[in-house]
Amino acid sequence: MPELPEVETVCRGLKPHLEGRRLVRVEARRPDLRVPLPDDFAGRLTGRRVESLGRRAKYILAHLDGGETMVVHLGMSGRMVIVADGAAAERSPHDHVLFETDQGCHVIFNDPRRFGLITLARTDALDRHRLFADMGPEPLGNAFSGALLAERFADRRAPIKAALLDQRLIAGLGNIYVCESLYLAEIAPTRPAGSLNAGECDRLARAVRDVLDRAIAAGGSSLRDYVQASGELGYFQHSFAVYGREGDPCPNCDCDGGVQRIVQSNRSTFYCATRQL
DNA sequence: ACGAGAACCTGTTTGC
DNA sequence: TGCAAACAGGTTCTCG
Repeated sequence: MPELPEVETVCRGLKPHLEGRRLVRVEARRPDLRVPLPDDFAGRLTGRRVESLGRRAKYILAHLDGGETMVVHLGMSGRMVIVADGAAAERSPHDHVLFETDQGCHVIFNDPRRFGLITLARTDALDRHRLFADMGPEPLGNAFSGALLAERFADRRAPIKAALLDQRLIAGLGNIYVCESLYLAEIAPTRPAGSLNAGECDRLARAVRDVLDRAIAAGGSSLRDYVQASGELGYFQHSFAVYGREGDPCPNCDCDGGVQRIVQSNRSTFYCATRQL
């Protein structure tokens, strides 16, 4: 389920186990992820120290000593599993990469669909890496605003739903939070992106920030319990206003239609046709 | 350049 | 109940 808030939550959960720790063992069990693991992946990582963990859009960044950064994307189904006592843990067939730290903690990258990726990049050239070079601004960054959205959406005829999913325009939003943001901003997902006026762009920017902030807060509050319970990071309980709620009453108006589901660029969109114009 | 659609892969849910 | 189809939170490629 990883969109920006989930990746942020995973990052925060990983920090206490990885930051400042040295990787004493790295095992690449299945290198054929969406982007194959780099040559000699395990060899290049073994013995390296994790200086700090960060996030860019939906990517986890582990900055290592020696000037390289490990870049992790969870795809659709990726998780990070933390196992304090690694020796006793069962291994799943989808455990593709395992990291063991100098404190004996195992961090396991598990991804059934293998849409995720792990790669290595020069830290001082991350911005120019092909994964990040064309990436838009962070929706939680200082530069994000209605004016920025207006500029990015100008002359775009694609539906606003599709524009918000385009990582080159804004980086980090996925299907769920785009639906939720448009609902909160009361903007129809079918509107051409370029048709939004300044007021609507302001409303949308505020809605995006609000939805993401609240999701991160929900993830953070569930993190403590969840890690202790199962070691899995990346999934947490969170309720949505419209996402996955086709046929339910709209939470904010008593319209006849309730929450509707349509398909835009092959993906489900949930919205209220009465409230969102 | 832009936008729509398919493809990638596997697991789970839905519908007949 | 059983099986096939539809569907899933992402990205990237092709085609018009």
